[in-house]
Amino acid sequence: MLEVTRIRNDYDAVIAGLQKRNLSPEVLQLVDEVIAQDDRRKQVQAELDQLLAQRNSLSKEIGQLMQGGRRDEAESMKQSVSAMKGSIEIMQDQLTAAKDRIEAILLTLPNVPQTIVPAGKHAEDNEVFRDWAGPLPAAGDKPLPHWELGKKYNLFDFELGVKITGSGFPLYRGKGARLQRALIQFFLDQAIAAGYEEIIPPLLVNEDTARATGQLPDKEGQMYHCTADNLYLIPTAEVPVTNIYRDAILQESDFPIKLTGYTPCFRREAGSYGSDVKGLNRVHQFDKVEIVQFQHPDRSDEALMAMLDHVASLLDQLGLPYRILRLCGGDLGHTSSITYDFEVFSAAQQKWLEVSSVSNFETYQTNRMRLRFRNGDGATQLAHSLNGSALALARVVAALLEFYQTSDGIEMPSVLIPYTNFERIG
RNA sequence: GGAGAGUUGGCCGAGUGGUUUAAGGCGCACGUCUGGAAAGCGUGUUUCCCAAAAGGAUCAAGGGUUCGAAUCCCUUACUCUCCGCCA
Repeated sequence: MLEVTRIRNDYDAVIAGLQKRNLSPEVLQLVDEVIAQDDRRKQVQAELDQLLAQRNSLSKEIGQLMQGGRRDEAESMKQSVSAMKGSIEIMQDQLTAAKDRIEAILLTLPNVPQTIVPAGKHAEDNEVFRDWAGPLPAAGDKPLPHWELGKKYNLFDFELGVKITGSGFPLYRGKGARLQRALIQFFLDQAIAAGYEEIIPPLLVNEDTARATGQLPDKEGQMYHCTADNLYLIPTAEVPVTNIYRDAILQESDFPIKLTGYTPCFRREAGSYGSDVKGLNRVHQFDKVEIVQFQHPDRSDEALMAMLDHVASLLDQLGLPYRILRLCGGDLGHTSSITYDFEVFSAAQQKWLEVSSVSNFETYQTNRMRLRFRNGDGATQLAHSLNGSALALARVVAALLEFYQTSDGIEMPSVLIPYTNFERIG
């Protein structure tokens, strides 16, 4: 969440940034309410502290009187302290009310987009940051969509997924399963080579964890919830991996912290329909290798670019056509200050599929998580957090199968062969 | 799942209602000493709120009792031991 001090000190920039998100005037007015509520909070806090100080010193005197055996004086003093109770309680309630209101507003307010984020309402307003320079496969050139290839070569089975669980839970088999595992291993090895530490996190998280990275309360309906134990199935490894550093104070020398993790991801995707959910385009369970960084605020921009290069190199090595978009304010996620999406070209469907989203959250997540570091002055300061998919499997598999199909099989890109242990499917 | 014991600062650890303003130790930082270092000695060292001295909050979390709670009561979470179940 945003820091109140930033809203105060950088008011104009915060408003200007939030305006790029295409927010309603009502939401923008909440920024002013935060300041008003915070003024109120400070005032009430000061008055309450004074009362508490008074009570503390009187109570101490009572203790001394009691020990000195002057019980009558102690008794009358007790009564006067008791009389303060009512006002202390009222002030405490007011303080809690102000704090709760500030918290509620801050949860509503999204991150402030960076200055280079374009304004815009929808996905169409996203800026093409790096386009695919080469030619794209023409329509009909690669005729079969991945779901038909999957059926033809017995790589995955949606009907069995439905039988076992329900729609959106694909079952992979044979070379389909092996390709999946090969890609995971390849992506992890690449991340490790780039200096990331591998993590295998829990796949179920508690409420505190889901709140810290921002899934709660805003995206409650997107997660599978195990109510008996009040745990949530993770929608991305970002959630458990980022929370490793919840409520911590780092040294500057600890930076950069670079973590990677493979996990299955579970998303309810309520409200999705149509061609978007065909085949592997959008499923409830998919595999993903995530990269996460914690950085010094001065170096998070360059860290983001390095993450971009890392993801790009994965797609380059796989030989798939892709482009990079810089998301516009309206399409930017709630917690992000800037996001680049990677879209890989689906040759048979003739459309772009999102396979990675790389973001700098600056202090938005770390403020909620209380992840700080000790700066040169010895003071604590919020760290920056970043993450990205490297990569999301299901759609990469879809694009890969379609792109490398021939009339009688599917060729594996050479970089994958040491991992798959087969050169072609079919 | 059942029974019992626990949770105190970066770490260890004392603390059963009032000089606890959380003892003592380790670690760390600075100073002193030294040719330099170690040892010794001295000072400092949770985090958060407030512009800040002062002040306030903070002993797993939340609630309660009390003039006053690390300390007593209730609820929850977690850890350990034993029993049960189990890959």
